[in-house]
Amino acid sequence: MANVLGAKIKELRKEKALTLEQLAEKIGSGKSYIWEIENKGVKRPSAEKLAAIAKALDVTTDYLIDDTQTEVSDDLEKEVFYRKLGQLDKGDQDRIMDMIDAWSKK
Amino acid sequence: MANVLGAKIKELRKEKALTLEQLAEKIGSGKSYIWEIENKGVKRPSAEKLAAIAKALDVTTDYLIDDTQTEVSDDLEKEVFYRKLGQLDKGDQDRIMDMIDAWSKK
DNA sequence: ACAGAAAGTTCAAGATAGCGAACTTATATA
DNA sequence: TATATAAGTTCGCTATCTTGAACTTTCTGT
Repeated sequence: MANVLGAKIKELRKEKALTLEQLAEKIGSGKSYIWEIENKGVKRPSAEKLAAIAKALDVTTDYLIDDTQTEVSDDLEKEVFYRKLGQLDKGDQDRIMDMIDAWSKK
Repeated sequence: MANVLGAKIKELRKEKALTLEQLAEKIGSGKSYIWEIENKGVKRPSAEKLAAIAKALDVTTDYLIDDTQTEVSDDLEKEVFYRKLGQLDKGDQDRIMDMIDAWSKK
């Protein structure tokens, strides 16, 4: 019973204290589906769903898929960080970068 | 512009001068499937397949999935961001993260 | 121009994803 | 304890994935 993907999702969901229904709502799916991924194990979940789950749980899709990677590393956190920054509009991105520059000179 | 995913894959495949069959072989699928993704557009390809394709084409799965992202992000930019971020103490890093979270909601 | 090979295209069919709705089990509150 | 509400579980059904094999088009060398 090697459902690494399901175990990861369940662990991350619990960490964030989300119910099946709450996570399902965030990603636009039924809670039954989340349950099946976590417990029964879905063989080939769609990239769309998995990407949505990854986003909701603050990890990358590639992290979820890779069975050899079982811990959220520093690099992964930065990756997620960077991805989120990229989703902001240019003005906000600049403001963030300015802030980082300012704070790093203390 | 309907099939962004397919366009990205086709472009990356051509860049690397791979035939349908060569890419298919790399990821363990039929060439017909690659063709359908590129041209006909598969609505919800599996994360497994897409991750394999991403790996073969040297991009992330998340990049392939995200329709708003149409350029492969520059490693140098990422490098600079990581370095600057790393200079902040944990508290400041969290503060930046909260800000990004807040601003990405709209 | 022609033959043969390589690349690309089509499609039928079996397998799986993912949903809704009903159901069971846990938790809280009185 | 009893009841209500939330959380988790089961399952049938349709849409979609993904394949293999046959087919068509484009290339390559002579």
